[in-house]
Amino acid sequence: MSDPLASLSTLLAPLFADLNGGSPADPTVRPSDRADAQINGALALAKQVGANPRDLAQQVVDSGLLTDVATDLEVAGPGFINVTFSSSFLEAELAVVAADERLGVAPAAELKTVVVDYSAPNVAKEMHVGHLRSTVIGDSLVRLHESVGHTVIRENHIGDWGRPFGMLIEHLLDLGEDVASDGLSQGDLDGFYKQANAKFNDSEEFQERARERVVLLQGGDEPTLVLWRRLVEMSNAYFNRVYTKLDVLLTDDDLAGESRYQPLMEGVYERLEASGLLHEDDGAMVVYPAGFKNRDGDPLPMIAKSQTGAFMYATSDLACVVDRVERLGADLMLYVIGSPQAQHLQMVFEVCAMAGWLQEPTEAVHVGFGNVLGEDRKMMRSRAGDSVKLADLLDEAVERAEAAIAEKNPDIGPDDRLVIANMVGIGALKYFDLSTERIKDYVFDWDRMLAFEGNTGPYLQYAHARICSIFRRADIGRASVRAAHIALDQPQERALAMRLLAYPSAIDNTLDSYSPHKLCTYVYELATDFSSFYQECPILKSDEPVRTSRLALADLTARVLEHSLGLLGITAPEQM
RNA sequence: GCCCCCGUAGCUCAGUGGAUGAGAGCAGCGGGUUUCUACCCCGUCGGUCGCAGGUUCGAGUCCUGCCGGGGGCGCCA
Repeated sequence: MSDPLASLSTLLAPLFADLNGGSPADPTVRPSDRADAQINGALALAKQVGANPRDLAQQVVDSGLLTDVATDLEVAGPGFINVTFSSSFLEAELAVVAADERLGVAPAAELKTVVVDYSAPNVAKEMHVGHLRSTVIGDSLVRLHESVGHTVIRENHIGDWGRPFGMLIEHLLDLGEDVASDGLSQGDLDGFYKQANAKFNDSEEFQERARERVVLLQGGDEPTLVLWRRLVEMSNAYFNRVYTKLDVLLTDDDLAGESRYQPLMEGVYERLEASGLLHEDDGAMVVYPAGFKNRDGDPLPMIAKSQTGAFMYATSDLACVVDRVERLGADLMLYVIGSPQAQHLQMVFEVCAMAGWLQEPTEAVHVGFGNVLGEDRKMMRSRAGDSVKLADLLDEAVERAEAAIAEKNPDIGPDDRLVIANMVGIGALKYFDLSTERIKDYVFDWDRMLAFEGNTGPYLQYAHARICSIFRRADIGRASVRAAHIALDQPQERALAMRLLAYPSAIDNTLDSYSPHKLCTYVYELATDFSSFYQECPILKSDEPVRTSRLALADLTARVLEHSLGLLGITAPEQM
């Protein structure tokens, strides 16, 4: 463990247990504005054992446990202990991190199989900003969980089944495959869907064909399935282009569409039946998940089978949970889906729990998120009033980044500029989405997103590029300073070192709440700490050994920046 | 009608039950530095943390009730 706060906690744990009569007590070590750290545990402990908190705190100070790590210990206020770390202690911790490829990030205590359900676009429908959120948050959670050693299974639950496919397939036939293929692969999914929908609304003949086609599809009619597959393939090709541009990990191997769970529903339904949970209600077969009520105060049903005998999407989601738990061996399932689905998912999870399919310690979590709003604080719309195409958003982000780079760093040639513009534009967009608490709505704003100041992607990337620039200018290899001793003499060096050492804790906090914005806040603080250091502590102009020490500190900072941005799915360019 | 989520500076947002200093960025005003890339530093302006209770040694943070905004509540997915 390299985080000094965590080290402190570990160091104090036995003493706190002693003071608590043998049972464990949390020393509660926290960051402090008044010192390097503060120990708050004496207050809670005093209450528990009926002692004076200041006396307890004094006992902790007098124990001598901290003499090697702290130069100053002070009991303050009602019983806080302010800790100032010794530079030698911090320098030693830093040396451990610098020598560690993982930068101090230890594998999780308990390694799990984690299934992450995210992105989930609909076949033959455009991806919009909601998919951006799911895709970007999910991608980051995948990377974060992998980084601490979990086995992660990505599942892209695309909407590739259901009633709309009757009309979509008929429209495909009307257009002819080649024409349809052109349109869809060009990314005109909205046009295709809207045309089909318009025909469905206008023509009874078309409606009839669509209905018959649904029956054929669900009956497994091979010629129909061929057409359906074409539709799915064309859409997937388009989705993949968006994923490539977005620089996320999803591939065809991760597809787990709704169609996959269709054959499993009968079996799940039978198991529901056998469990005795099914009830007949108004002709439908339902389960009443515990704790849910409808508008009349009666139990709220989750419909497993409709009056007409069709399985519902809730049934499909049950099958999905069962598949993930029983076939994939999931210990943890993350559903990165918008917050309007909260109640639906809670009901599905509750039914799974009642049926015994979802039992401790296996866990299903709805990782919900809010909307992207326009300047008018309403759901973001295009000028025409439609939802905004994700693909257009990505293109605009890159264009704007390219223009900014051309203006601010004209030395970069057009080819490099485009590559960097992709990193900066897409990174800015992702960071903007990830950097606020996911459950809240956020207001979309190009200028704030691409600003070089403040809590933005470009600012963080710039801090990284700047460090690379120092090494380029001095013609020194980054790795060559990696084993050098880092001396912490200036306050800015200390602050930066403390921040670097807190990296593993930042990742833990992020994982605990499935909240990438906590990592964003950390990276931003790291970048600001570096900027202060950069401002106050000349690197190349310093004499040895300070020069090499500062180069090593800068190098380590760049490594943590690159690594942490990587966990957010953002690339750190070497120049920009 | 019931349920869920949100409410912190003019704006956009952080804030792990801890300190009669609640922070950042932007915007505004006034300075400094303008050197290794666009940064950064200092000062200033700005807050009844939606309201009212409660729990606690201690509440922006936990609980209850209100107010405001958004969303969800049977055969679409």
